[in-house]
Amino acid sequence: MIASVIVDVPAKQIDRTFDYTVPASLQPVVQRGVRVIVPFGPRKIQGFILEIKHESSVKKLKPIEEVVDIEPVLNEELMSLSEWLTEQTLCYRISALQVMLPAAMKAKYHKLFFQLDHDIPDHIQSLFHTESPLSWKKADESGALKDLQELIKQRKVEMKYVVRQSMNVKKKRFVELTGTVTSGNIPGNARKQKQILEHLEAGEGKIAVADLKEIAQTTSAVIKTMIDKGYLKESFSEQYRDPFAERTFEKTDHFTLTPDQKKAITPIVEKVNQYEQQTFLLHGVTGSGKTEIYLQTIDQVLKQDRQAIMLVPEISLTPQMVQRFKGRFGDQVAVMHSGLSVGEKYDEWRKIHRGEVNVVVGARSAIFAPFKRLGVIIIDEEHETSYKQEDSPRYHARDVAIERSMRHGCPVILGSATPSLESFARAKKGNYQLLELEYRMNQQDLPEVKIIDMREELREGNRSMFSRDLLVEIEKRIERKEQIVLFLNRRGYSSFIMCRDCGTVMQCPHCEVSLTYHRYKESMKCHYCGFEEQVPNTCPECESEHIRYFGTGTQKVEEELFKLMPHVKTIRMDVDTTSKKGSHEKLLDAFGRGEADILLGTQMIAKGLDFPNITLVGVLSADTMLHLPDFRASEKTFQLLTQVSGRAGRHEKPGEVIIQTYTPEHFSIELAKTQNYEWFYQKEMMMRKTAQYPPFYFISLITLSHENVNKAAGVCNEIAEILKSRLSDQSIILGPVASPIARIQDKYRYQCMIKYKHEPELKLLLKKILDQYSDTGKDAVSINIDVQPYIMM
DNA sequence: AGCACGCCGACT
DNA sequence: GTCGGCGTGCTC
Repeated sequence: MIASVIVDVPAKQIDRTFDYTVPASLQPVVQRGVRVIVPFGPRKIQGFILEIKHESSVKKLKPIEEVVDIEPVLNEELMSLSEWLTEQTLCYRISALQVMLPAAMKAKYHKLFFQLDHDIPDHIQSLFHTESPLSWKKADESGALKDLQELIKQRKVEMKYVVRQSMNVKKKRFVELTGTVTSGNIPGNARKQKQILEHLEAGEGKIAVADLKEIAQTTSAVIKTMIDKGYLKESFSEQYRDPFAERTFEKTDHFTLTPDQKKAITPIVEKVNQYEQQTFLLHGVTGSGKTEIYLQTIDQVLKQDRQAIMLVPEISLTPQMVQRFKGRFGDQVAVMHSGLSVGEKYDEWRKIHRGEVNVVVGARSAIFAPFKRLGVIIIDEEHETSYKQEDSPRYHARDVAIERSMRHGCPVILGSATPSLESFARAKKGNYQLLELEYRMNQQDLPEVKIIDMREELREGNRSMFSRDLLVEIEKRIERKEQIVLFLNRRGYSSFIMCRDCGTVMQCPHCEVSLTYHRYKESMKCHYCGFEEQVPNTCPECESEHIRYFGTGTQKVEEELFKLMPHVKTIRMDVDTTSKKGSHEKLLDAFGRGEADILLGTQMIAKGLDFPNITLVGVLSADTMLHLPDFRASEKTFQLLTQVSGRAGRHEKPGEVIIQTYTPEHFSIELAKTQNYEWFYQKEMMMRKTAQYPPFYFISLITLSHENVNKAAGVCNEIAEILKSRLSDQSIILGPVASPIARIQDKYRYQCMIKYKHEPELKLLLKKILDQYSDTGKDAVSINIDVQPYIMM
């Protein structure tokens, strides 16, 4: 028996199967989708069995060393989906397989030294005393590698390659009575032991060691003694790490659907019942009740003993969403989002894999949940860019969802108040079925939106980042004890450091970006490579001392706000204050309880957040992202403003929104005022048509990087020439041009964009180009291809 | 990607 | 003369 294996090495030359013989003892368990450990050159690595066969064209085969799984970790559907993913995103097969499993299942590789002989030098011997077997890392740190190498030659030391799973199943320890003694016949001075025995005799069977320690007020030492003496027997049972252990979820029931909602859900349920694929685009303003439609669709799916995947953008939405899902479906729900630890994610995955849950609510990667009977896939906030993975495999969850739904024969629901132009265009064309929710559920009017021209403010002498109107409105809310949300665009854009005399902006020495100022350490940091340096006292160019930071970071807004209104309490939410696990939720909870008047934050507060007392939303600078080199800039701005505005007045109290901008005449800002998606869509479609961008054209992006500018540009030019000669006249090849971020980590970046309508051979051609140019050699230009990029840099 | 094998300069 | 630099090529 022979197994074809894809091994865990993401490299061009290894991106194919390798054949191994299967020892008789392993034959019953090897099958497609099972992980194995195999010898590969001098080392051992993990791999996936792709195929079982009986012949191989290779003569000398090595045997499989070990089988990792009793059951396949990837079922037939996911195995074939990985093939599709490999072709679609031009990634390595191993990457496509790996991305479908939780990070915990990625193998870790170790090199260990084993001592075989006592006659070795003292300093090596002492190393073995501290650690045996001795890890490569430690040996290297102690500078002993050379000596060890010599000892290996003398056969006094041996080196082994070890493959380990990075995460293990969590086990809980239990003890029970063995019956060899009773509490009556142990020595009187063993008070604790007696107490423990009595307790166990009164109860029945096993008890968790942790509980026992609590009850008997004792330590594991006592319990260990009792185990050693044979009074107690220990056992282990597998345990799930439950991230929601301390929380109870109130059981909730269906809401009665409004006529509007009924009209929308009917065609979906129809498709569910018919086991048919159909992609729906559910378009409804914030508060129109999309979630209830999701919940009731899932309910229908569960009634048929089928399963559901629900994708949400990222952690921000999840606490409230999770609550709603757990409330409705109880422990049938697994949750997968970035806030969980690696171990927790692994456990949630195992619940799905074992068929213990039927619903998964999660971020992008949950699209690969190993369900066998999918009944519906839902993507909420479908326009969110976080559904596109930016590193290999560069997949879009929406594409994977549709592909899986075809294999399962089930509908996909894409939901959004501001659909991506691509999706809306497809819906208009009839590729997707458009479902509109026109009314807000509680008949609540949309908040009043006021646009403030900050140029006007400047002309009238207001140089602060708050317009006079905004300040007045903030004061009003404070008086009325209502709450305010202040929104600031992404952190990377803010707080650069500039010399006021010569205008020099502090730049990263390794990347073509300006450094960001971080107040708490008086330092400046690069967001691309992590470079960090103290803010200099004098300008490195002109030695002037007039160095200061510009832009508006959240920290700076907070300070300004404090200067203007020292009596106001603010909670700041940005990457700095929410990096710790659970802090996101904690801050939101605190704000919900009314512990602060103002919530100040970046992008991450734009979603979810639904507190009745928020009556004012301020957008400090609506246009910062309008000027990014990205054809989706207007779309993103409109989506963001619409979404942020939706945060105000979600309940009885009417809400107001103030948008500050330097370009009030821009259509995406004007139209966000009325939240008129349809108009925005028409207008933006016209722009896209003239500029020849999606949805009128598909785009692929090739990026070349190298330390030498000319080399990067040169190769980029070669590739552009190949493309020009091979593609049809209707396709447009832009470039080579320097990437918007011209240099990252000392490597210059050049790119070439392909815009096309119909190029059936393009994937093949790109694959060829990728093969031809992906040399891994020392001085090689590295190449990256994104088949449908979301970020143009 | 690792790792071994192999062929040329500065040290005991 | 050897140690060690990293170029080249292979991994079932």
